[in-house]
Amino acid sequence: MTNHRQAVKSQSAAPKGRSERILDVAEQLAQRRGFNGFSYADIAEELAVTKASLHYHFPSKADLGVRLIARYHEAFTGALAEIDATIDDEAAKLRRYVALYDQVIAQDRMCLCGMFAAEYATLPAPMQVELRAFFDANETWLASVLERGRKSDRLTVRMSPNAHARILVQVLEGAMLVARAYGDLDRFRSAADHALAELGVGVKAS
Amino acid sequence: MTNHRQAVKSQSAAPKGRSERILDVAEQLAQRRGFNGFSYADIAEELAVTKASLHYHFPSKADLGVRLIARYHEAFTGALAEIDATIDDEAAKLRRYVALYDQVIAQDRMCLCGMFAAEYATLPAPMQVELRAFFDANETWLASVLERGRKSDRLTVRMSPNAHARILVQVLEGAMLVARAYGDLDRFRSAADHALAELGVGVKAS
DNA sequence: GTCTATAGGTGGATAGAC
DNA sequence: GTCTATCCACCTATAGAC
Repeated sequence: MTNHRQAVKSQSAAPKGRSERILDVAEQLAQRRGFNGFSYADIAEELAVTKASLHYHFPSKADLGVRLIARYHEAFTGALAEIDATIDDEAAKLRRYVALYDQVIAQDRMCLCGMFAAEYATLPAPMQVELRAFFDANETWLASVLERGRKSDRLTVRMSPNAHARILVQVLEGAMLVARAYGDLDRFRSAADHALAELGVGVKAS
Repeated sequence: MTNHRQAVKSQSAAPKGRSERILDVAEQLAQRRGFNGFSYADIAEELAVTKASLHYHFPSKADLGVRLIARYHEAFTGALAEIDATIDDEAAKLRRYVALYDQVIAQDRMCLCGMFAAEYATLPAPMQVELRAFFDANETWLASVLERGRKSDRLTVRMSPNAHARILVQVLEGAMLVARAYGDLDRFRSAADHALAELGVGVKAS
């Protein structure tokens, strides 16, 4: 019951901390313009603060980048846990998984980690490590869903769950990447639907 | 027979012009680091010239970027024409098409246009136009191969050739994107093989 | 065509007052 | 925690000599 997360003076529910606000803005910029496509000045302007105050929260841009990926990863993990907690059917789980990507592109954003993957060679090493951890976690979750779906005969998985999981991530990332250049959400959806159909997952029913 | 492409004084075959050399270096940098991840200084250092001399050939970076995409597009068009001129079988054509991507990632590069697609929102408008033209051309060529393959029963194309062509491009781009973050060529290959298998294209024989 | 020199701007980052 | 002020490296781009 007792919730003293950090502040006594704030009375409203879950008042986001300064750092979270900064991450929110940075995340949006990073997903739309890439890590090399935004600056502290961009964030500062949006939040109406100075660059110096941003450096107080995130001393270097590498720090900011690492936190960005870690938070994105945590949010994704949370969403996957939510799926696991509320859905049993594997086909439905996959539809929900794809819906996570759909929500991202619907906001005219690229997957944060897909974006960073493009810039991989220019990223600080700590960011590269976090980035792979994100993809690893996605592939692991998907592989386990595919495996259970196959055992229960609710999915048609023709290759190894692990290999197919990797392909799924690649398809979804690539679909977002190209769809965004056309500003065409449907390009993403038809690729995603196709990838699901291949596994015996229909668009609507289980 | 007569070949007076530009120079009288050069006796060796096809001596690349200064501009082409610049584009070669810029292309490599762009494919590895992205358009926002390299500078005139990087090119100048590699070619041991000054930045100012680069601006003589490409006044602005937007000019350079447009020429980069246009040349890449032309090279791709040439490769596709070569495929059409030497191969009849549609399955074999698709394998050759995938091999084009394979050669790119084998050099530790991302597809130039896949890379630029990630940075789309930050690109000068003329580059955005050229970028879409590249993808359009790819999709058109693929759609025609798929269509003929279906008519001749050499390919298994379950949806519209156009829709499937788009998906193919997305899969290949996404496969490169993620594979590069792992420095793992096989991640690209298994996704590509999977996409081909779905069309009834085996790994080796026709 | 390539150079030197430099303009004019923006990048990430720090010191120190408040 | 946020500010002002500033540093310095780097960026794209231009002027003008050779």
